[in-house]
Amino acid sequence: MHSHGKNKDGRKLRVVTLKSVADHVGLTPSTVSAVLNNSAAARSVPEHTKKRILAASRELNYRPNYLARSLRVQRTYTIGVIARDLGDAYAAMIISGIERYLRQQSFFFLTVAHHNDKNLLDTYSHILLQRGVEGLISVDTVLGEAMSLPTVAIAGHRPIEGVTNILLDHRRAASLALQHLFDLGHREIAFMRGPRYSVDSADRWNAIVEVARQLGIKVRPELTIQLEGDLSTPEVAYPATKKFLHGQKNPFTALFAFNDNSALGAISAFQEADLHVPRDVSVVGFDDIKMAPYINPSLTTVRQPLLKMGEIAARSLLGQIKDSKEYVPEILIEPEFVVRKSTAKAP
Amino acid sequence: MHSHGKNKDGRKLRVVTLKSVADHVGLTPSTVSAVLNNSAAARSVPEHTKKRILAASRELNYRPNYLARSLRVQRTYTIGVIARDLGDAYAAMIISGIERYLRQQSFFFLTVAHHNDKNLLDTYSHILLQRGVEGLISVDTVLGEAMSLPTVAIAGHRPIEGVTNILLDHRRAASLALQHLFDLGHREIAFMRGPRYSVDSADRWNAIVEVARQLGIKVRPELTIQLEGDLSTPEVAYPATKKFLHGQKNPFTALFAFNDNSALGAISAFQEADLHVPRDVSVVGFDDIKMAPYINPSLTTVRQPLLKMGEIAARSLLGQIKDSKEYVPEILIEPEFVVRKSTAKAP
DNA sequence: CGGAAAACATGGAAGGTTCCACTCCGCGAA
DNA sequence: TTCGCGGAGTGGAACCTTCCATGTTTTCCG
Repeated sequence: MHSHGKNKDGRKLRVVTLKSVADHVGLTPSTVSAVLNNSAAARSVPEHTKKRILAASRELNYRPNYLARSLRVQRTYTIGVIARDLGDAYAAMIISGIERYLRQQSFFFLTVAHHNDKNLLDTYSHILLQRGVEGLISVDTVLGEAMSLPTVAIAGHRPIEGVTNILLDHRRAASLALQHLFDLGHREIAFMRGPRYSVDSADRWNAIVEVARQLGIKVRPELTIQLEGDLSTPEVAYPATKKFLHGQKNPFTALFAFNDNSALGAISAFQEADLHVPRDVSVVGFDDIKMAPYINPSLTTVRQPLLKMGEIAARSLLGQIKDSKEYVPEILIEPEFVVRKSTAKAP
Repeated sequence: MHSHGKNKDGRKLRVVTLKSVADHVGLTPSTVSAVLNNSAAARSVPEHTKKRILAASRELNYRPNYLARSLRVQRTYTIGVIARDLGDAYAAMIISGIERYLRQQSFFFLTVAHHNDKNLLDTYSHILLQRGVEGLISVDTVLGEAMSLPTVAIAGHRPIEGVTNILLDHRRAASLALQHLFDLGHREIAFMRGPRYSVDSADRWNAIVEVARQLGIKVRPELTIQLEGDLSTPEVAYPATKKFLHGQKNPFTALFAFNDNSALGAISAFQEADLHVPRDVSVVGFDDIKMAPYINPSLTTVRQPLLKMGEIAARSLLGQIKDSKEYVPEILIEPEFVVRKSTAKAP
C-alpha cells in the first residue's frame, strides 16, 4: 500500500498547491506566490491582503512543491557528497562536520559511496549533476576531471583547476610525530605506508621521508610496513605487523603507524610477540579517534580535526555557491599532537 | 564564479534538453520521450527511427532533467534517513548498510541529523516530505506521529501504525550475555543503563531485568551505572564508572556494559583502580565494533549486525515503495555472542 | 479638470518531461 | 467506393512555481 499522496482508501489526497491557496483567497497564484516569497512584486500588495494570504496558507498548511519550485528557479539547495565508504570513522566524522554546517545554511546533501570503483564514481558524479546538486564534496577520493560544478576535495588529489583541496599539513604532522620520538631518543623507527588507493598515503609518506631526513632518521625499507585494504579496522595492520615481526632482524624502538586503527592492530601484534608498549616499542598513531585515550596503553597520536575539516569544506563550498566567492585552490589544516602513554623513552 | 549551467565566460551553456534532441532528429519531444523510456507508445515507432533517436541522444549526450521528470511522474527515487548524529559508529554502519542496498536499487538518500532536538526532527520530516522522498528510515529515533510515507524505524519506538520496526532481539541478547557470565560463576553483576533518550536503552534494560530474574541473578540498584550523554565515545562511561567504584561497598565480579564504547571506558576506570580485567572483573560489551578484537583485553561482546540492519531496513522500505508490499510491523534481528578475553571465571 | 503616478493586481510564458487522446496516411478487403 | 486497420507519429495538457510585462482603477497635484 503505497501511500504517497494518497489516503488510506487509495484516493488521491487533495494536496495543497499554490493554486488551491489562490482559489481559497480569490486571487491568482502569481499574487500568492509573490506574497509568500515576498518578492519585489509583493510591494504592491496591501498589508491586509498579505495577511489574508498568509493566514490562508497557514490554515491550509500549504507547502510549496520543492520539485516545481526548483525546476523554475534552477536551484536545489542540495550538494553531493562522494566518499569511498560511509561506514568508517573517517568518513563518518567528516560527513558529520559537513552536516553541521549545511544544517545552519538550510542545505541538504545526497551521499554516494564509490567503493573504489572508478565506473561507479563516474556514474555517480553524473547522476548527482543530473539531480541538480549545486556543488560537490569528495572525501579521500581521486577525482578524474574537473567537475562543471563548484567542488571541494577533502584529502583530494593534486591541484585540479577549479577544485578546492582541503588537506592536512602532513609535513607538520610528520614533524610533530618524529620530533617527539626523536626527543625521546628513538633513532630506529618503523613506519607504515598507507594503501596505494588512498590519496593521503602518498602525501604523508613523502612528508615522513622528508622530515626524517632533516632529523637524520633513516627510513629503512626493512622497517616499512605496507598496508593494503580497509583502513577502518585494526585488522588492516595486525597480520601485516605479525609478518613484519616474523624474522625481523633489524632492531627498532618505535613505530609511526598510519592511523589509530592500524596502531591498534600493531599493538595487538606486538603484545602477542611479548613486546611491551611503550617499554619495548613506542607507538604513535594518527587521527585521534574517540577511542584513542581509552585503549591500553592510551595512544599518543597526531590529531586530525575531521569534524572541522568537514565544516570547512562545506563552508568553502557554500561560499562559492551562495556568495559567489572565488575558489581557493588549497586550504591547509593544522594537525595537533597529543601525547599519551604509548610512547616512552627509547630503551 | 558560480558555474552551474554556465561556462567559463558566464554565458549560459546550452543544456541539452529533450526538445533539442527532438529538433535534432526532426521529431517531437513526445516521440523522443516515448522511445527513450521505451514506453507503450514507442511500439508504434519503427526500429530505424528508434535507432536514430538513440544515436542522437547519445551524440548530444542528453541527460533527462531530473527535476522536470520527477515533477511529472511524481517519483524521486529518493528516501530520507533521519538519525541522531552521523558521526558515531552506530549510525555510520547502519547508513552504510542502507547505502549498500539502495545502490543496487538505484535509489538515493538525503540524510539529516536531529541531535535530539524535537523541533529539528519535526522540521526535517516535513522538509523531507516536501522534497518528495518516497520513504523514511529513522535510526534510533523516536518518531512522533505516524508518517504519511512508508517508514522504517531502526531501533525505533513501540508500535506505530504503518511503521516497520527493526529491532534487535534484546531478550536473546541479554540471555546470551548473562548465561555466559552465569556459566562462568558470576552472580554479583553490575549493569549499565543507557541514556534516557535512547530508545534501545529501555528495551535492553527490561530484557536484562527479565532474564536476570529467570537466572536468579539479582539486579541491584547499587550495582547499576546510569549513563548520560554521547554513547559514541568511551568518555560516556569513564567518569560514571569511577564514581561508581568510589565508595562501592557491594562486591561484584562482572559488568555488563551498555555498549563496547562504554565497556572501554569502564575498563579504563577499572585498570586505574587496580582491578584487573578479566581476573578481578569480567566485562561484556555490546555491538562488536571493529575495534573490539583489538582492545586490551579483547572484548567479549554481543554482536549487533548493524550493516545488515541497515540493509534490511532499506530492503523492507523499498519493498513497500516499489513492490507495494504490505508493511510488517516488526522485524526482529538475532544477535550473536562473541567470546573473547575480557571475561573469565569468577574469582 | 486633465494627466500622472500610485496602488493593486493579473495573464501568460517558462522550466523539461510525460502521457493521453488523437490524426493522418496508405492499403487491403468487402 | 467505403470501411477498417495498422503504422507512424503529433498536440497539448499536466505537474507546480515563478517571473515579466501589462492592465485597471483610484488618488493626487497643479
